Amino acid sequence: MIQKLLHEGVEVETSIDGYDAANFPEITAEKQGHRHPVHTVVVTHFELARMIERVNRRFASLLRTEMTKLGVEDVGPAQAMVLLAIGDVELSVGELLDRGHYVGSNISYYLKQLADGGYIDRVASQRDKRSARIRLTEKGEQLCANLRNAGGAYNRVLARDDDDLRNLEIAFQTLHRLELVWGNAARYGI
Amino acid sequence: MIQKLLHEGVEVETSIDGYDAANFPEITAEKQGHRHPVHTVVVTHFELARMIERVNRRFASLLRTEMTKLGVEDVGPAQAMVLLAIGDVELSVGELLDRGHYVGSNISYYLKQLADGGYIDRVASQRDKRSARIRLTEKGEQLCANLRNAGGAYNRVLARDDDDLRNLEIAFQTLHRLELVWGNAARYGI
DNA sequence: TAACTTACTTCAAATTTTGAAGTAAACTTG
DNA sequence: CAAGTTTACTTCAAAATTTGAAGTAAGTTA
Repeated sequence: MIQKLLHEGVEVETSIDGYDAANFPEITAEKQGHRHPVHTVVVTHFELARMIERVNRRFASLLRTEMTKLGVEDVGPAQAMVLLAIGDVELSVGELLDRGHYVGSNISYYLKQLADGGYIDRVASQRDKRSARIRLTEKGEQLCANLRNAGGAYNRVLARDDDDLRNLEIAFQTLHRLELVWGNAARYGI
Repeated sequence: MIQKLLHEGVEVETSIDGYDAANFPEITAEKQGHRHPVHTVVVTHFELARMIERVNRRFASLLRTEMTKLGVEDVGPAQAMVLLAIGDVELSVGELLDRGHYVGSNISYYLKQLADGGYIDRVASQRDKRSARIRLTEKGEQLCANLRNAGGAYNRVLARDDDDLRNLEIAFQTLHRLELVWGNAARYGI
């Protein structure tokens, strides 16, 4: 078996050239529950990035489908993500920016559409009249509730047992770490 | 402590309402190396989806920055991802579609730009003249190599020890699972 | 109170994605 | 083998998303 080490290759048994790793579905199935996988594979940040891109695409189209089913025509997946990001709290545009690492003008644009569609309310804060306070309207909450409801099925499939839960959590934390590393790098250089 | 159970909430100690989970950086730091985290948090697929969206955004802007540094002006982050997806093998457009769950017309569009920019070569397959064979040119390989090179620093930061590697791998596999679940759902309904 | 900063909005342009329609080659079937 | 079908991909226009520069109004500071 050819062992082609990557720059940062460590602990390689079944090696990959940086691209084929995406095609190892059997690992996913076989490894459930293992702590020390027999075939350790090096995952580079590019592979993760490509995976993240794919998964993101999938989720967006899932959202679109779900919304079509619900008969919602005036909200795209991106706006739906904004609604989900708002959730059931009242917050300012700035807080929302932090929640999703959005760009200001982008959120402004979406908020305008969502406000026009009646999904959110914006009220100027009394304290600071520059700051807009955002919250979901009844309609917006209903849409989120419907999405959440539809999402229940996925959660049941994804989180079948303790092991799944643990893995989901590790995935979440690891992504958070990627977020920090990539985010800081973007600001300060690595 | 208020315990607000989610639809699919299981094994909750420190509960969250589906939104605040994104703001637990201390967990990431504290848990490195723990197998059975003390504060188990339920991660729903929406939270993961939002995290994925954010991380994806971050990576795209990182790519953009990296490319600007390299002085590459005619390739956006999306096209760069396509180049990375092609890698060092020769493949057909169809295979490329599978690699990234792209939409055909989209890839066609990017391949045209990349071919115009001299980053890829397309040759019609002899076997099947409908099928285009794609591969990176010297220039394309150079760009990928540069990106990979720049990526080395991130890999070193992200994969410091065995625990990191394990977590990255679990994240990768879990994302792959999300990919399958969300993808199948999109095609066949859950 | 003048200058600066913050919080957000607007608008135009660029980029990315979608969807419908088209083309040519390969396959299938009567 | 001719006609119809499917596959593999391309093209084009329109829509959706994202960016970036410039603007506005309110708060802050010197």
